[in-house]
This record gives sequence, structure tokens and C-alpha cells, in this order.
Amino acid sequence: MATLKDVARLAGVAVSTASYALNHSTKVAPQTAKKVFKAAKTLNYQKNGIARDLKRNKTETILLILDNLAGPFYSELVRGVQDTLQSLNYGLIACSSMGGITSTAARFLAERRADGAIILSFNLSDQEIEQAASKDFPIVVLDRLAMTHESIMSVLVDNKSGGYEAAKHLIDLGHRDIAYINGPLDARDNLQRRKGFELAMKESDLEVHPKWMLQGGFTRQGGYLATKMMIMQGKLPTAIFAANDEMAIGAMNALKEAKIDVPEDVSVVGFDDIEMARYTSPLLTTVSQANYDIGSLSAHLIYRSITEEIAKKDYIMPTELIVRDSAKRL
Amino acid sequence: MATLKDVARLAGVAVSTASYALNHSTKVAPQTAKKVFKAAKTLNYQKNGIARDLKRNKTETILLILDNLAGPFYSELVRGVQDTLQSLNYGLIACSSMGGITSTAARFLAERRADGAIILSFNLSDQEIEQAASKDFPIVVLDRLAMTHESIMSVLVDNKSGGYEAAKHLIDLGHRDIAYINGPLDARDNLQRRKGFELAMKESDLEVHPKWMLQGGFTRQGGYLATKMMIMQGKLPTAIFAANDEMAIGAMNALKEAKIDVPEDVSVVGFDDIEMARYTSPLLTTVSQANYDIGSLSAHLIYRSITEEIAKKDYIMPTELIVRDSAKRL
DNA sequence: CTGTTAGCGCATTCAA
DNA sequence: TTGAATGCGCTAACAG
Repeated sequence: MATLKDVARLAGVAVSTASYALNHSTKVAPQTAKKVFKAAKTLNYQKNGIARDLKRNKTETILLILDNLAGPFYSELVRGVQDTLQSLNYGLIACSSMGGITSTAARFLAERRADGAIILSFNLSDQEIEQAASKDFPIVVLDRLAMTHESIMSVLVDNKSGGYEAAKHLIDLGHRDIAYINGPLDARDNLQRRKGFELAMKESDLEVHPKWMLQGGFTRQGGYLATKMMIMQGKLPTAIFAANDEMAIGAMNALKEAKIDVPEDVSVVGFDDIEMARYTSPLLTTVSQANYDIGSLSAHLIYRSITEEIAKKDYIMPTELIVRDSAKRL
Repeated sequence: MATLKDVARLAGVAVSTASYALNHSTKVAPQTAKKVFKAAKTLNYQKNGIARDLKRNKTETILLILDNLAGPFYSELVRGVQDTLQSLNYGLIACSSMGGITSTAARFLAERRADGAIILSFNLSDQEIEQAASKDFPIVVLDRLAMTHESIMSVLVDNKSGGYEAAKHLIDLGHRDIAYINGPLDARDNLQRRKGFELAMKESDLEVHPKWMLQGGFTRQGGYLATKMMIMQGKLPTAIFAANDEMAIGAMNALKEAKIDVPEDVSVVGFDDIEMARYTSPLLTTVSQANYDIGSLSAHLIYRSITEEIAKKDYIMPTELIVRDSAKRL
């Protein structure tokens, strides 16, 4: 690998001059610059980014930490981060926190191989995150309880209000018997959504029947099985609220298989507004969380924290009920 | 940020001693080591990974380049890479090549911010890739024509043979009228799969009817529409071979909607063996490409290229027909 | 076992 | 406008 020194030597100039030239500094004479560029080309010179980073003490790239690079994750969110950083001329690298302390994420975090991080991961402890954060290494955590650290900002979705809206919608449509399909019971988003659901029910003096409080683990298969089980047990609710769209789709499949029409016989509402929700039949009524915006906001927050002094602030993003065809008036 | 020097000073030892201690070198006395660790702890010292990389001239991380971090990509493949590198104690970072020359991928490639790369991306030119490759920066390209460069290895799927097997399966089941749903016409994998399909047809002296040569763009929606159109035109084939599972699922949906039973009335075969293929009803017969293995192999290849001298070699991975329930004897 | 020292490749200050 | 020299933070060879 040719280094700057080699280029300088071949061009017959000093290293500094070569550096200036290659960085398009105006203070080097066009003549000289040309010589340098020619030398660089013949040597096939590529600047060593690592050395540059060390010297400049910044990398101009942001780290995105996910539980698992192999998904599933919210692709819209990643897209928001990606687009935004690109427009800001910052790089984005993603890595997984799988493997805990030995994971690439932990390493990159501890060793500061980026200028900041966006964390959408649950297998990293608050402590590890706090350890890494500092004024010149800001962190944005997503879907995680806010932290008090000065350099850690949090943006999360108003899951509770989303759950509330979805339930309210069903209640307003005249439904009284509503089943809820849970995601993993230790998932914060599931719990929050359920809280919203329960609040709406309570406000209307409606009971949540224990046998209609199902488990679906956030997977399509889980929603399918939970619904199937409910069907086999006989008495059905008039509506099902699944804590995410995948489970809602599973539920619809189970219903369809049992010749139970959606929404004629049973209404179904999901949560997330995944792409697929626009392709199911009937089209899925669901709650949308502006994931793209969340990603974009996070990227902006990180960027601003790096480039200017901004006051720490946490954000709660609103949700929106998307009324389609899978829930109808009773 | 405290540096090694600070730690050394506080501990009252030389920088080198501090370095040795923190790297668990055996040649430092337990006493001294303890002092160093204490100093490090009180200063909240974190080693600067960039400085370390520069000095050691290696990063122990591999770069995975994707067209778009926000998917879609083969998650099994990524999982294979991820697991393998983790077991080899190498880090993995992923980045996108979107944005061409200004993309993070291009930057990281040119500036050698990793020890090697696995490229699963089509918006990077052969030239850019060749530019970056070298003996100490090996590259594995996936699903891309092999390149002659000494340090670029290629692993690709035997799409043609997979297409052949799928078609052969349908023919062996007695089907004569078989439709083919294409992916994007400029996608190499689609073309190869089609070639295999056409070969099988030809071998059995069967015609590929032009009106049964459909376009589905590799999306579920595309498969759905193509099939819908075919249904509306009247005469149906007895079998449909979709160039990927997404389209096959779309096709099954269209068929189902039109009350055409799969596989009673029409057989359907897909390609990829995505997870969903195990949840459709009927279960989807398809062609599996061992994506996990491909990822794992790629990671091993990169690793070995870095750690030992290995001869360049290109790999073609076999496919396997997975017979499930969506295709039956005519 | 510990300390001194010399770079890794680059950006940048200071002097010419 | 150019060059010489310094140092980013770390590792490792070498000397003691």
C-alpha cells in the first residue's frame, strides 16, 4: 500500500504539500497539485482512513446497533437513518450486539470507532451504554426507557396511546368482546400497547376476559396459533386486537381457514403498519408508528449533538390509527 | 477521554507497561498490573480502537456491503456470516452501497477500514471492487460473476440447476403446461433460473408458451398481479413456476381468491425457500439455496485469506428441491 | 519484569 | 506557496 510519503517522494514535494494537494487545499499551486495527483495515480494511492481518523479525532460515521443484523428490524426506521445521514454526508455502519460484551457493537462502542451511535437493541445494558456515552460520543436510544445521562437522548413511540386508539376504535364500532394478542410479555412495546388497550376498555366499563388475553410472541405463527386455539375453544370475541401486524395477519389466516369472515364475523386490528398490511385481504386496519421519521429524527439528533451544543431532550413520537378494511361496525 | 499515557502516569509506570498490563500480557507483575487496572478504572479509561488499528495495521473486522441496509436481503445469509465471524472472533459491520461513490461502502472500501469485505451488492462496479482488493484486503463477492483478480473470490448459487430441478419436478409430475413468472429481467439470478427452466422444458420437448412467460419483479404483489392477469385471460396452465417464493406466494393468493385450488387445480413451485414457505397453505414446494452456508463459507474464505495464504477459488453452491404440498401429480 | 523509544499514516502548525 | 517537524494513541522491539 502506497502511503502519502511515497506519493510525496515520487512527486518531489513534501508530505504536507502532498496532503494539502490531495485534500484540495487552495494554497497549493496548480502545477504542484497536478504533479501530486499524477504521482498518486501511478502509485494507486488510497488514503488510509484509520490514520486520518486518528489524526482528526473523528470518523464522520455513525454506528447503528441492532440486536441482530440478520433481522428482523424495522426497515423503515433504518431507511430514515440511512437517508438522513447520507444527506448530511455522514457514513453509517450497522452492527449487531449479539454476543454481549464480545459483540462487535460492544467493541465499537467501547473503543469509539464512530462519532456517535443509535441503539435499537435490548441486549445491551443501560450501564454499557452509559459507559460509552460522552459529550463527544452522543447516543440515541430507541424504544428504551429514557436515561438521565447528559449525552444519551431517547426517542420512543407512544405505544400506550396507540394501543388506546386502536381499542377505542373497536369500541366505537360497537365491539364489546375484544381479544388481545400479546407479544412477548417482557417486551416493553407490547406492555405499553396493552396498557393503552386496557385503559380504553376500562374507560368504557368493559371487561377484558382472561381467556381472550392471548400470547402470540409477535410472530405470524404465534398469532395464528393463538387464534386457532380460541376458535377451537368455541366462543369467539367480535374483535381481535393484535399487538403487532404479523400476529394480526396470523390471526386473519386462522380465521380464514375456519371460514370465519373478516371483518363480517370478527374484526381485526394490528399495530405497526408494516408494508404487508397494505396487501392483506381485507386490508389491515392498524396503528402506524412513523418509523421513517423516528430514524430520521435520531440521525438528526446525533448529528446536531456532534456538530453543535444542544440540550439533551427525549422524544415521544405519536402514533396514528390507519383505518382500512379489517374492522367494521358490529 | 483518558489515554494510556494518563493511566500510566497515574499508576506510576511506563506507557508500555500499562499497555502490556491492559492487554493481559503475562510479563507484567501481578502487583503492577493491579495498579494499572485501578488507575484505568478511576480514569474510566477506554482504549482508542482507532489508534490500535493504526498501529497494528489490522482491524479484525470484516465489512459486509449490501445494496441497502434497510433490506430486503437474505437474512439467513447474513446470519451465516455473523455467526461464523463471531466464532472466529472477528467483528462484522454492515454498510450500504447506496449513493455510489459517496456511499459509506465506497469510502470504507477505498480507505480500508476493515480487513476484508463480503459484497452482496449490485450498485458497485467491478472496477471499484477490483480497485479495493489486494492481498491484504481480500474480497468475496456473492451472486456476481467471478472476477479474475487474485484477491477476489466469488461464491454464487447454481441458479440454473435449481431452475432445472424445479421444472423437472413439475414435468415428472405430469405437467405440460407450465407458466414461468420472472423476476426483474436484468437480474442474473432470474435469468439463470429461467435458463434452467427452459432447459428442462426443452429436454422434454415441451414448449414454453409466450403468454405464460410472466413478469413479477420478484415481489409478492408482482406474482399476484401476473397470476391474476393470467386468470382473467381464461386458459390456465396446470403449473406455475415462480422465480422466487415471494412471487409464488402472490400467485397462490391470486389463485385462492379466484377459488382455484392449489395444488388440486394448479401446482405452484417457488425458489429460495424463505421462512414463510413453511407457513403458507398449502406448504410451498420450492428450491432452497443454502443461504446460511453461503454466508458461512464467505466468512471462512475471507478469514482464511487474511490469516493464511490460500489459493483463489470460486464456488458454486448447489441448490436443493424442497418438496412440500403446493405441487402434485397431474 | 519494566522503561525507553520508535514508528503506524496522516493533518496541521510554524517557519521559511 | 512549500517544507520540516510535531503528535494523534497505541503497540512492540529492544535494552536494561
